[in-house]
Amino acid sequence: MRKKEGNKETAIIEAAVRVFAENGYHQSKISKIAEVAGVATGSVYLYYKSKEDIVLKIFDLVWMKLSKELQQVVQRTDMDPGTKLDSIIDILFDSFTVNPALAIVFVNEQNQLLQQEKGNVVKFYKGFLDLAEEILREGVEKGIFNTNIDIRLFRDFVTGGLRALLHEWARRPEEYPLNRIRQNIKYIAKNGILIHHT
Amino acid sequence: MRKKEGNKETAIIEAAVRVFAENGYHQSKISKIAEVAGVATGSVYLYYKSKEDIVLKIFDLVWMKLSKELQQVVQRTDMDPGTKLDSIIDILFDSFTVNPALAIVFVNEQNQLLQQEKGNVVKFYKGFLDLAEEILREGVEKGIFNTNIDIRLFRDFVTGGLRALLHEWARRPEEYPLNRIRQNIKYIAKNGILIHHT
DNA sequence: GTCTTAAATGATTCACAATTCAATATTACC
DNA sequence: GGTAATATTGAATTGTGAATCATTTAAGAC
Repeated sequence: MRKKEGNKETAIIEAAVRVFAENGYHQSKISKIAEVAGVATGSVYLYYKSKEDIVLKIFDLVWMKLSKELQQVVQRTDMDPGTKLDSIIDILFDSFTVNPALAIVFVNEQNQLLQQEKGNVVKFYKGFLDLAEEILREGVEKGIFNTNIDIRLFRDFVTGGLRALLHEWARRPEEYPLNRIRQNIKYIAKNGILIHHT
Repeated sequence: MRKKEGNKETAIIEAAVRVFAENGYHQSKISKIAEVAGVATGSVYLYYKSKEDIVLKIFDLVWMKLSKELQQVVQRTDMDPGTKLDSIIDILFDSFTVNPALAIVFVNEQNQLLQQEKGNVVKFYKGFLDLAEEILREGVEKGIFNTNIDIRLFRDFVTGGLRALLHEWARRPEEYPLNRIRQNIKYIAKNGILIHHT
């Protein structure tokens, strides 16, 4: 019997990330993914049952890793909510630092998948939102966060801002140093743009 | 000779907005748009030369209106930068209040169009970003806005947050009253979540 | 009422790319 | 080095839905 050589399963996923990032899901052809992966078109179907299956796999991998790390942060009792907020931002950026193309796919295709309720994306995303909400609620209870602000709304706003910056960074990683982005987001989310005279 | 009856050109655009909002651009069939517009499939092609032509027309209409209104705000000399920031937010939300479906299409499909550089979307969007940047710069110069914050970054962050909230609102207009959203965004962008003891 | 001309129709055509599968190559084991 | 079992290939198939166009409908002119 013959053994599978190399790791085509992984090669295909990595190729797909690159191709999806460059052209978007719908404009990406399986034949192109196969070419980039160094594999015949038909071989893609030995590992994945459809094109959709590939994106879903990509999102599963990303979210699996993210949710595990995020879980650990929320549960810590030695961190104040402000620091937890910072940690979430760090986790997100760290996850994508090694692979900007993955960030682009993540940001660009997630809405489609959420809308179509395909795979586990909805479940994972809701989990993430709940977790963020929990941290914010904790901050309000401890009297650190502003009670005038609607928690859900703040959460959605910051999440949206994060996505946008992740995207910008991923498109031109050299131009926007990641550390500057992190620092700024953390500051803006907490203090806004106005100068506060204390 | 026969005259065009009703206004099928508009009916098709409006149908397309509804169908795109519900299913996303790629999942939307011309035949469905035609059905919703109360028109035969072939008739769509009397008014638009392709499916893509329809989305581009939708974005042209939206951006044309937006950019005109936004221009007027920036040019005013009787408004401080903080108020101008508020006005931008108002203009965006007001534009979509009457038509949540349009907001959904706007938020969901814009990235695709930007990436493919189709139509005028890139031009309009860049114009919008420049304009926002101008206001922020003005605020910094006048000593109202925080100099520690990277202007571009703040602009992208807030833009992303706005998009996210616009989307959330459009999906369930009853649940999130628009006025609450506006108030909160304005406050958050300026003050962040932390309580500031003055 | 008939004629001319443009508008409208929707079944048919066509293009594209996802998926399949018969043929071929590779490996392990004897 | 022969054979069985499995992996790989890429040309052929297939499904889908965008776009076309021969035909029908109807408005306005006379």
